[in-house]
Amino acid sequence: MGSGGSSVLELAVLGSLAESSMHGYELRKRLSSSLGTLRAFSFGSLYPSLKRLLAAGHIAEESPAEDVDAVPLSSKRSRVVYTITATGKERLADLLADSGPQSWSDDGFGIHLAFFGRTKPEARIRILEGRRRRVEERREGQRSAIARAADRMDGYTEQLQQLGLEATEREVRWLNELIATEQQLGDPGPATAPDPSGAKPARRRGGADRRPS
Amino acid sequence: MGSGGSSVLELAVLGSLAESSMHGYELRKRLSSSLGTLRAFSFGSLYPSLKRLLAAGHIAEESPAEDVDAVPLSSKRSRVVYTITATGKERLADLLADSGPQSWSDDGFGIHLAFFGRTKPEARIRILEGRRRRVEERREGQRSAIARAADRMDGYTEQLQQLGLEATEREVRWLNELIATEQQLGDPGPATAPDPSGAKPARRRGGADRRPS
DNA sequence: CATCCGCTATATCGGCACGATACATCGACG
DNA sequence: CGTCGATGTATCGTGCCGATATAGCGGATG
Repeated sequence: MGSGGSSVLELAVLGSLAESSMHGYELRKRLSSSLGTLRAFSFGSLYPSLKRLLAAGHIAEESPAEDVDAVPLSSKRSRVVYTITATGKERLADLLADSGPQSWSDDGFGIHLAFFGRTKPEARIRILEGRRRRVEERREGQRSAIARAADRMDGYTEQLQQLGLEATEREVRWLNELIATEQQLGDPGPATAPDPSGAKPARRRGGADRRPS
Repeated sequence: MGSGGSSVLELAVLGSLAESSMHGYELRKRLSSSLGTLRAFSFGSLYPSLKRLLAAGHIAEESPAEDVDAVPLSSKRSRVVYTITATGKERLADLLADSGPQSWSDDGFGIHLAFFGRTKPEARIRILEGRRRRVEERREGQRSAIARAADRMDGYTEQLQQLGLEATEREVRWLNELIATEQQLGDPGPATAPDPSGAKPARRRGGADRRPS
């Protein structure tokens, strides 16, 4: 439904540029460190994505000699600073509210989570529940795979399967707590003021299966 | 070094066909279930891979009306049965012994593990240690990412990072046990008979970060 | 008994992410 | 003063993935 976007990169780039304008290289650093070891984001995918966003008018190149002319520093190396546009912000809002399949994927969910600060509480819950559903499906698949192949499977592989299953189970538990917290925050009772004050969920520990590298 | 192969699929296909000849559709089922929820392996990648292996002479198409002519059953639907060739078996041996980077990757490691039964003990240890090194690097990256970004990071993302870190730590522990077991099996003492009897490591429980779906 | 649904089975196409690589400029180090 | 390692932008080929097309077949449903 919504706009027929595609890549996870789009959300990551738009979300990052919404916080502050920057050039490609720094963007990559932010995405690789701030968003964690979550995803590599090579230039081979970043620059094409920037081009696409540029063509769509969601971002714009910012000419040098800007507000901060106080620092001419050395020389201006050929660096292109990207800024999000008005339509880009609309697009970002759409992407943030989108709880479609791509928001449940391993990569997509991580990105969505990183921008939960900008996401409306209702969308948060939709995304979290979608993710939980997805992970639960995976869990069932793993369980049946282990039960089904317990005999004809290599002992090594079975251990690996078991490992993955437990990681999945931990993620489900984590999501459950997260959803519960979010719902408490969202409705402290029927027909009551929303109260969007402090939204940080209580810090806890758990286990999940991110896919870095 | 070795032969300049590429995809993980090659090993998966060759390894599966070494156990028994079969056609594409069944191959996919095996890879999706027997190898677990580990990897999807769509036809869009399977058939091209089969073509490549066919062109390289590593597999061959088996004409119908074979040994089991006792079951003409219904009709013969257009099905192509693939069989591994002599050169294919050599190639498989190379791939199994290869402890290069692709055997440390999330996907590649799972495949290698699935065929550990066919893998020589020395190669097993090399692969396991390579994988451990890789996962340890990931762990360090996650730790520093959490330490570095503890403040400027979203609380949600930090939790997710924490989750991933714990999963990684569990995988390291698991690998450590696996390696220890393997080494015990490999050399019960210097200059002693190998004793390749029961190779199954003791069944235990742990957690890891496979990346299905 | 006809039709429709879903499984088996093979195959291709477009999109796109990734790793490698190619350029440039700069700062620092010996 | 030369070279090494960052910074920085950009492209190319390889190859995977999801969707899609086609088609025979078996059972269910009306």
